[in-house]
Amino acid sequence: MNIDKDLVAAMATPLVLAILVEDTSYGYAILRRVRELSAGDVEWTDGMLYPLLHRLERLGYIGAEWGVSPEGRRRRYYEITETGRAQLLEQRRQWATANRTLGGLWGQTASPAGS
Amino acid sequence: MNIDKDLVAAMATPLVLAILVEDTSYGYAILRRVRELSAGDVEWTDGMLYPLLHRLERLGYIGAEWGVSPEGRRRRYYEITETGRAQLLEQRRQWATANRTLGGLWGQTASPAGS
DNA sequence: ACCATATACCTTACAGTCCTAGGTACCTAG
DNA sequence: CTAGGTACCTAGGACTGTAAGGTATATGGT
Repeated sequence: MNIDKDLVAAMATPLVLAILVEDTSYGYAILRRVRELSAGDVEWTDGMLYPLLHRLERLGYIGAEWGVSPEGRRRRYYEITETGRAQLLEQRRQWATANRTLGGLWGQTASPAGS
Repeated sequence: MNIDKDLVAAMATPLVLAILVEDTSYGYAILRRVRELSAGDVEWTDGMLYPLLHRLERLGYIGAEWGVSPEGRRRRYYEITETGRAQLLEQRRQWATANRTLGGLWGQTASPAGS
């Protein structure tokens, strides 16, 4: 399944923030986590994730720090800030609104027997 | 409440298609219907809707026809096509995937006291 | 020693599109 | 005759996902 560009964009911020609420993480691991969480349905490219992480950092939603993996590779570790937690709750409210609005209409599309 | 730009974009196509499943309609009325459905939470500008309608028409999801209102003003009436109905179902599947993916994480952010 | 693969990060060129701001035109009410 | 609602459209700037490419290190196979 290929998720629409707009929907990918809309998921991006809340998904990253929610993953960082679980635990501090880094770019490459976040990409794996997203694949894992969606059972492969959502595939992000690193070309979209890294600019997003920089943007979230600039907005103060996440904090960043250089570190080193056990194998000796450099990693940029990200953790969520208080502002980021607040933003995540806000995003959640907005998604609820979106689902409520769309939800009222989905029903009328509703599948006739055939599928 | 101000809905995020990305989420507005993600809602746009399914919302328009779902409204046109209800009944044939036209631009200005769609704007009102969206406000109504979201209880004022979602506010679209006509500057984003008309290009969207043209795009959906170009993609074959909707068909258009000029008409006249009872008061004598010209209107462009839109109706959904078979391709559009299929696209709506596809969008619905994608939203379900998005909600499933995010849903697994929301829980760890906070416990929803209300709603 | 050599090469492929995985890990790990970053950037640019291109294309698509949302927002702001403007434009056109008609009708009703004060 | 002015203001506001109805009704449609478009142009320019800004943003961002995609695709593609770049840098660098570690591991495992041959």
